[in-house]
Amino acid sequence: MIDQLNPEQKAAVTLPPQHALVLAGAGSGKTRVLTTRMAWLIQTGQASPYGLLAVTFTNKSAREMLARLSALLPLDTRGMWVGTFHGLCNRLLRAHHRDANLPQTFQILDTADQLSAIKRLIKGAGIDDEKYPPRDVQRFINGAKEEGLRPDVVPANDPHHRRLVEIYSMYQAQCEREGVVDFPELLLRAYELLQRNGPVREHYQRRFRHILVDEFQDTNTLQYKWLRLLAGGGACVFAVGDDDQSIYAFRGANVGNMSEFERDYAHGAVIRLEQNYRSHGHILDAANALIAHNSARLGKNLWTAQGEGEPVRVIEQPSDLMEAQWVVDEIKALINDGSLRHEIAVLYRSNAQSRVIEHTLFSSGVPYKVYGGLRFFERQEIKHALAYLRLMDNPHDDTSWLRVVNFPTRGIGARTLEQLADLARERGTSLYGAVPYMSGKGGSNLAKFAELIAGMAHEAQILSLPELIEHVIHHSGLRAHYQAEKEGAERLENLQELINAATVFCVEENIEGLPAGLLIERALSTAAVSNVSGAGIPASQTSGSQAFDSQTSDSQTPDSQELGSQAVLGTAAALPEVELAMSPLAAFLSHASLEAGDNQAQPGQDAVQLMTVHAAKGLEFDSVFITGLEEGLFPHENSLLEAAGLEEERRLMYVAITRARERLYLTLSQSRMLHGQTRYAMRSRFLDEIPEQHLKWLSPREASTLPSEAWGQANWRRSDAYGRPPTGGIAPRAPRSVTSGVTVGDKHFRIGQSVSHAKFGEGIIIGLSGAGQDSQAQIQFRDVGTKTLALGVAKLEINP
DNA sequence: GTGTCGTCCTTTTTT
DNA sequence: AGGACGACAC
Repeated sequence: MIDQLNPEQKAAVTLPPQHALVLAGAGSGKTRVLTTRMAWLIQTGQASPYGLLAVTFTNKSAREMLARLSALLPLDTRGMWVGTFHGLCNRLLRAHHRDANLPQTFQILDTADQLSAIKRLIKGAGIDDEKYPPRDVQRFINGAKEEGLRPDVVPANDPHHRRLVEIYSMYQAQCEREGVVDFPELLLRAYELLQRNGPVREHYQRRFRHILVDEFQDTNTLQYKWLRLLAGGGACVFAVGDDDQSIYAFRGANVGNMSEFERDYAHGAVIRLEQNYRSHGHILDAANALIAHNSARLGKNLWTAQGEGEPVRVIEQPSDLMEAQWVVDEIKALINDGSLRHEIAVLYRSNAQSRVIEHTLFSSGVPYKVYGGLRFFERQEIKHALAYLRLMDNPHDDTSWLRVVNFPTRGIGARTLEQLADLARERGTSLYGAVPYMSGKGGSNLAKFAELIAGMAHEAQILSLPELIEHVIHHSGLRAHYQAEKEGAERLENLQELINAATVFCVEENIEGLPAGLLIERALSTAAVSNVSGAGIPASQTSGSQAFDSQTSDSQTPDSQELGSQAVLGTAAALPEVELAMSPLAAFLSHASLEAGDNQAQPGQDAVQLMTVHAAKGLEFDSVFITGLEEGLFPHENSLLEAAGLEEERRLMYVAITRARERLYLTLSQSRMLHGQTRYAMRSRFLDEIPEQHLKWLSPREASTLPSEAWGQANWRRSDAYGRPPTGGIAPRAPRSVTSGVTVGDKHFRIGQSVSHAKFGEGIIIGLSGAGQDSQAQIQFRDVGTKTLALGVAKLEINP
């Protein structure tokens, strides 16, 4: 198992029980080390499979971890706590829903559901949505939750923030009332459960002796606190990550957690995995040189035993169209030479860039696949069907209610729903709860809808999950609706696919044929706890006051799939713990929320792979094209506002480069259609941060890069136009000519042009967009920073 | 209740 | 440019 590991990998895998931070560079065998560590702990008897907790960010990597683990050891991985942060927290909350003060059937709002819940709240409370845009409110609430902050402790020092906190508080009350939980709430609730409930906390602290974390650099503050709490009983934390690949700060990830770890888990080991098994020398050296420009690093230098390989190709084209055409021509040549299509990836910084590449690939007849679109469970028709299913489980879920109460249309208009909402507010009930108080035609239509839901809920006690979904699609009228619609064929197919997904789900969960609404309890042995610590906690304590409804207790077929764990551990006196007490329907709904469907690239498809750089993280390809290497695009202009932004962009570029095994192409364009305007930009500073010896320019350099060789490479690399050294930040560098520009009146403006402004003084044009009177220029002034000026308005002098 | 027109926005994204 | 969403009219 460990024979094929290099010394550092082996050291990490066989570390004695203690905390460890593994700094695993790109392509250094990170996942392999993590899974082998788990297998080694189990095989050497240091841990039982049920005494391990392994946590990741995506379902895909959780699945991969389990798959690799079962390949290493003959092991029944079911019942093991390996999953995403959200998945594991969901599991925890289901098992202890009473202690967590949640209804048994609590449902999970995905990002879109949450947004619509917030919109509804804002409308209902008469809050000005201009002043408090739902998106901002959502960001505020989630940001607070991800810091572990409830409304009563969120700092708010101005009226605007105090109002936001109020809205947060109202939103929270609404979620409680409706029995729904958003994504960050899953984590926060689970954290609070462990924090406040001593028996539950101690139970899990004793149980999990080893906690393994993947992609540790992506953890947010709350996840870090959650891990610390869980490890508080003396568990060993094995955290694997790469600070250089931290690219999710914008959604709350805190790279600082890595240095925090070194402080909080003192005496832990720090192991660096620096041998890269993926990329050829030039590619790796380019990545190393680039990332060396970042200041806040834990430090790491990747090396490879493979040869230098090919230099990195760089090409500049006059337009984005020609850039795309060049990429496609090169792809065709690669395929001609025997490359596999799915071993070729085209990466870009932002999704908007994919269009022109897609178009060009399409015209050339090259099969391709774009990643990052709408996912299966996010499709309109699927969300509609799921809303019906949710209502069966919990008719008080107003979000789902409003989604389908009039879809397909059944004569329930806005007016009626307003009345219903008023009644519900007066009586403090859900919309469903207010239906009996409605009168008139609207009222009877609503009553019919309520009956429809109740009837479906009744069927749930009889039909299996796939049968139930079939029933719902038919009796809700969804099928008829989409059959009548011109473009409905694909939606009908997706609905059919939903039934298939449910069938597969039931097989995987071993609940085929059971009524969808039947509550199933599964006991999971707590033997792992007793085994290690010698002391378990009585189930009556751990599962708190969970006296399950009488209908659920006796009438069940006890699920015995976990019995195997007892055999493995040889402990007969296992204390039963309620692992899950939910129906196939509820389980499927959780599954749908937590796993919205595959969006990530899968190998094996014979198509060129198109995706953003973010989406490419964790993947690798023989040949990689990184496109749009222009200032303002990559690094993205929005990132330049904060100092940390540029470093994150650089890490992003680092991730992009290290995706390539054998061939790497960097492409850029002098002009680009963006937001309906032609924009001109300078080449990305990242190109200048890669040493010349690793690059091979395919376009004539004089066309783009240097006004003349007289500047001298060393010269412009070391100083900007004003002779200041490039100290990072956004200092301009030497101007260089481009073939095109913008003409306004009698003046022609080009990138790199030196200009003077009466008020701002002397500056250099670093970006141009638009044409004629409407065009704008980004100008880096010597004294007052970067400004964007309308060329038709600003009086600019062109300096000689 | 449905269709059409205007307005707005546009970095990256998992759960 | 292009898509998404909301307001307004039939």
